[in-house]
Amino acid sequence: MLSNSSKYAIKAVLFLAVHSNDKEKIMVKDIYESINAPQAYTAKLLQELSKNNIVSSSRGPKGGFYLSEADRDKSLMDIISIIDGEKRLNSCVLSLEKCDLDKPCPLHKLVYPIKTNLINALQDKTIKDFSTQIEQGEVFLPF
Amino acid sequence: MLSNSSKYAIKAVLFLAVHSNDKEKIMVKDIYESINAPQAYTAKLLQELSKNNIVSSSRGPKGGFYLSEADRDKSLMDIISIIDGEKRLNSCVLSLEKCDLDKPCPLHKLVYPIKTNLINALQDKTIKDFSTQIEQGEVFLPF
DNA sequence: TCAAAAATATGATATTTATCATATTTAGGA
DNA sequence: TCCTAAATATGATAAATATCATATTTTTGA
Repeated sequence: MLSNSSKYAIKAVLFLAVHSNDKEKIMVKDIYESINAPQAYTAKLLQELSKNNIVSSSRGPKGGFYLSEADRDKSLMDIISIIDGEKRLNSCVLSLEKCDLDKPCPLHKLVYPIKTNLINALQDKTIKDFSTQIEQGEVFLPF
Repeated sequence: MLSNSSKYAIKAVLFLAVHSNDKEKIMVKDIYESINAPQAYTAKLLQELSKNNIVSSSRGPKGGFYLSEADRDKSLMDIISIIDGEKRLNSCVLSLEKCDLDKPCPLHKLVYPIKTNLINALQDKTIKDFSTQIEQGEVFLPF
């Protein structure tokens, strides 16, 4: 459904949502250990997220990654789009170029509504929403 | 969402559903051309499906692949399970071992119902159902 | 009973995705 | 200003998927 990369990226962002802010930055070392992801891979993903303004970062001593207030308004779909690309979730289940309501592939009617549902769900909730849920003990982090 | 292999496999099966029966077998050559898939790859997938009783086959001249009546009661989920494995659609979105209602990961509540919905949809409809829809012009084949 | 036509079995190659390694740049503090 | 701690940039390696190639087996029909 999601690539490994997206999964790690989401975990990293949610971890930052709970544990970081403008004042408390976190270095990759602490991040990859907490989300059980490989070191260098995590670094690369965070750099990509940073370049695309999903997370914030600062270099040098006392530097690290963190989420600004603005970052917290992003959605999971923003992360997935950057890491996996729009199309992964968005295109025809059978990868047909020409598949729409006019000329639906055999799976279209069945799958399209569900996929739309999923994409909307991933788009609607913000990172802030998730950290609230985590803080209230409705859902759990330890990855 | 689905692997390339599953997509080809589904296309091949639906093609057979419409164009084959006990009396009219179709050889890989005609199948891969019709579904726009690579030759040897298609052959390999059909062999796998055949070994798992999703499609039927017979060797030698006049041989080929076809769907028996029994084959037509299979679901898309049967195909996907064999080609991609149960887990691809069935496990936690973030690939966590321990993620359930008791200790849901942050995406669980959001994604689980949708995923269940998808799996059910893929399980409920039979190949026969799809060929009916195709024959009635509700959905379209040319892949 | 033999030749040819088909699937089957097996293994090799290529591409993509995941992972690792390291040199470079930036920023903080002594 | 210089050392050190961090991210950044870049590229190499490994593993998984996708793709290709071919020898073997089975079956039909002459």
